Amino acid sequence: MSEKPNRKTQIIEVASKLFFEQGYHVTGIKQIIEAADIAKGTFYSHFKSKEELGLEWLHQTAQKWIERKLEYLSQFEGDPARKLVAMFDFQAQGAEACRYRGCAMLNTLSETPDISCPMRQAIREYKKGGLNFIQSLVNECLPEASEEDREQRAGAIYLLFEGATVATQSFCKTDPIEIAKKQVVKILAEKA
Amino acid sequence: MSEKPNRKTQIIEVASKLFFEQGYHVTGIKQIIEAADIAKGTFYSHFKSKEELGLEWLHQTAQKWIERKLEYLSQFEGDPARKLVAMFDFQAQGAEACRYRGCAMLNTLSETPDISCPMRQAIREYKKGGLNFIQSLVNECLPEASEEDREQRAGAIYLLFEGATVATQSFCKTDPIEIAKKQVVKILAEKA
Amino acid sequence: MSEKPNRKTQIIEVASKLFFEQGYHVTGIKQIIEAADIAKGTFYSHFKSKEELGLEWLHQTAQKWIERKLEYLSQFEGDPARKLVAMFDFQAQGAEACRYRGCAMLNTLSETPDISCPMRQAIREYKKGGLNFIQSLVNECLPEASEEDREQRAGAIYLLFEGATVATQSFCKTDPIEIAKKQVVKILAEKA
Amino acid sequence: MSEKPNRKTQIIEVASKLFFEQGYHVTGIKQIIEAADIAKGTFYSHFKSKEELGLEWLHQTAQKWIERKLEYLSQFEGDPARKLVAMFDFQAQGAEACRYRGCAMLNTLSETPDISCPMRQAIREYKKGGLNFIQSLVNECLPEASEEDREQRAGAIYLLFEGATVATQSFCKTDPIEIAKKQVVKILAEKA
DNA sequence: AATGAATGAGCCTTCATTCAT
DNA sequence: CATGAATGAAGGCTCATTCAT
Repeated sequence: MSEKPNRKTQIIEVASKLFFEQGYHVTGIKQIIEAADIAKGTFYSHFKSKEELGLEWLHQTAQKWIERKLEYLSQFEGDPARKLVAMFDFQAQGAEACRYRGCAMLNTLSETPDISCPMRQAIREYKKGGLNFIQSLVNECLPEASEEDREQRAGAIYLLFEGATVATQSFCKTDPIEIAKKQVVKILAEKA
Repeated sequence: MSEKPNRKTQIIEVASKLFFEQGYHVTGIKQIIEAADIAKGTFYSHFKSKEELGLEWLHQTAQKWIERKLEYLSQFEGDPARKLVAMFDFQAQGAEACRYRGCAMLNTLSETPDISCPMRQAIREYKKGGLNFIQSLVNECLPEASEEDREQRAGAIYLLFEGATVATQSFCKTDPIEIAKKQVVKILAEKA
Repeated sequence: MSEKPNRKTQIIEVASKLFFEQGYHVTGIKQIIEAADIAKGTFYSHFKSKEELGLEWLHQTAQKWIERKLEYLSQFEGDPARKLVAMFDFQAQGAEACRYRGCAMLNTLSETPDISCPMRQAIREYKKGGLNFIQSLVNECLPEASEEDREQRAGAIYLLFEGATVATQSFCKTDPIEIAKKQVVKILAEKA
Repeated sequence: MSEKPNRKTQIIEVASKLFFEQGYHVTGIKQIIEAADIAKGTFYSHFKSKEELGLEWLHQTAQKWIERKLEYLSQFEGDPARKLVAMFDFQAQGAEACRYRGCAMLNTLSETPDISCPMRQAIREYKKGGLNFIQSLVNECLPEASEEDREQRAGAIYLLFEGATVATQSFCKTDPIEIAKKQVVKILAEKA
């Protein structure tokens, strides 16, 4: 029942912005506490390490994006094919909104070479969820297709999505998303 | 045309390994000079800043990968469609070899939020070259297709490639590359 | 006469272990409260400062060791010379039990340069008591000897005891205690 | 041939003073660099860690005290018994000069519970040397005595020395040294 | 070219203590 | 009594860069 948007939440919000905009490693605790206007000790009474904050950030970011995506797609309830295409519109909006900073998850993936660290696991989990989501929509679209076929299509759509994310970030324009979107339409229209 | 594998080259080689394996920001000058067994001043007599080294690294990495790719694909000379598919085999090899550390360019893209900094430009340039390369192969494959169609196909293949890169890195397995490869075959087989 | 082994007692017990094993300065309040499983505020409701706890620790440690020593020596009731020798057996037992961590008092002496701080006074008091104890045993042993002579013997035995403590700690073996013990026998056997 | 009392030497000198007067753990790098009037980075270009400095300090302190002791005792060349007694005069001088701060080695012993850390090893080495020195003097004094007897006497003298060190520190007066000195005379006069 | 000492802001984290609840 | 958030100085250490040699 706690209503108060407590200090911890505030720290995470401040850090989220900085981590995303600047990168995880390049953002120091000092900058975070100054932006949050708290003392250093206060930070460490809420998080036992920078990594714990990073993890929290990834978890909350994941949840936030999933919610936003679902909300955006809710306007196409009952039309899974339309949803699959709409995902790319949603992506384009986000890309421009953040001025081509890309995906927090993929960016952090790049910053964490240790494949078994907690942050990597969180990223993997999130991405697996994204793939599963696409898979379920594809399954809805093509209930008659073979599982193998559906996995190929879902996989390809997922890759187009990821590709569009990084290409948009690379080129600072949303053209790749348009390409991806068109391709998704084709993929869904393919004959078995 | 300089023959002597001079100090500068050696520094770049050492730094390349560290930048790629660990990340750009996380790798310090101290670590580089220790690995290269040179003094700090020596480093700065060759590079005026860490960023200059980073830039050089990106340039050389770009060149190296382009050469390797071309060499790998040379076995399929005269068969552009085969080449397009083979690019993914080449990718799979690299992914495993570097233990899923991904693409140096995309990783560095994540670490450089400033979209107009020199390193970002180098990355953009490299990626543009990659897309162009695919485009020219697609053009060879489908000389009769419309330009618009060829751009869509090349673009999609490019996005599948990028998507496969980051998905492979995310999941630490090459399955996504297989998916991408199969999709490329389909794309090239599509009717106009 | 308080019966309940209250919170305060528990804190002191936990702190005693840590202070002794690790050292006074190196042991933080955080570690103590975590080991005691209490909140920070709880700690400060029982002790107004770390130093107060340190003082309490020294007092209780003093009392504990005095009690243990007396209990150990009680088996030789009526034989003061035997007691003086037995003190070194008692010392050897303790040295091995704490894996050559030495004497809490002397260790803390080293950590408190300010010769007039309360903790130093507590240590001084304890050590004075130790010397007095030896003196009284020596007096019992040699009632006929001059006071000067008895003081010299007691003092020497005391120094041998302290020396054996730190030498045992230095070398991580109890050999010095054996040397000291033999010397004590000689000292008690000396002719006036 | 380097004459310049370089920065490193200066840092060690400053740190030696602080480590001895205040204790090793309680003395921070910040205090050292401020006292030495250098930048933090400068410190770390000379020492790779605080522990390395601590080790250097112990080594140099050991050497310094050995030299001073030998020099002091050189006035009694040819009279080993006199030397053994003079050691305690030397000790008394030192004790007063440092205002009963005790022995840097024993103090640091108290601060380093880890019996296998480098600093502990340095302390052990130094103390072993001290004992050996006494042993050789005793051997000179009593060439006819059995080895066992000489070891007992040397050991006892060593323990009296250590005991006098810590007792003087405990009580802030040199009386214990007088006691020890008298006892040494007795020990050397004992019949086999 | 090459050296490595020097800089000082910054890194992440812990310190002992206070205080409102 | 008990809680744990808040403080900010300090902990040991690294950063990229400069510069005199």
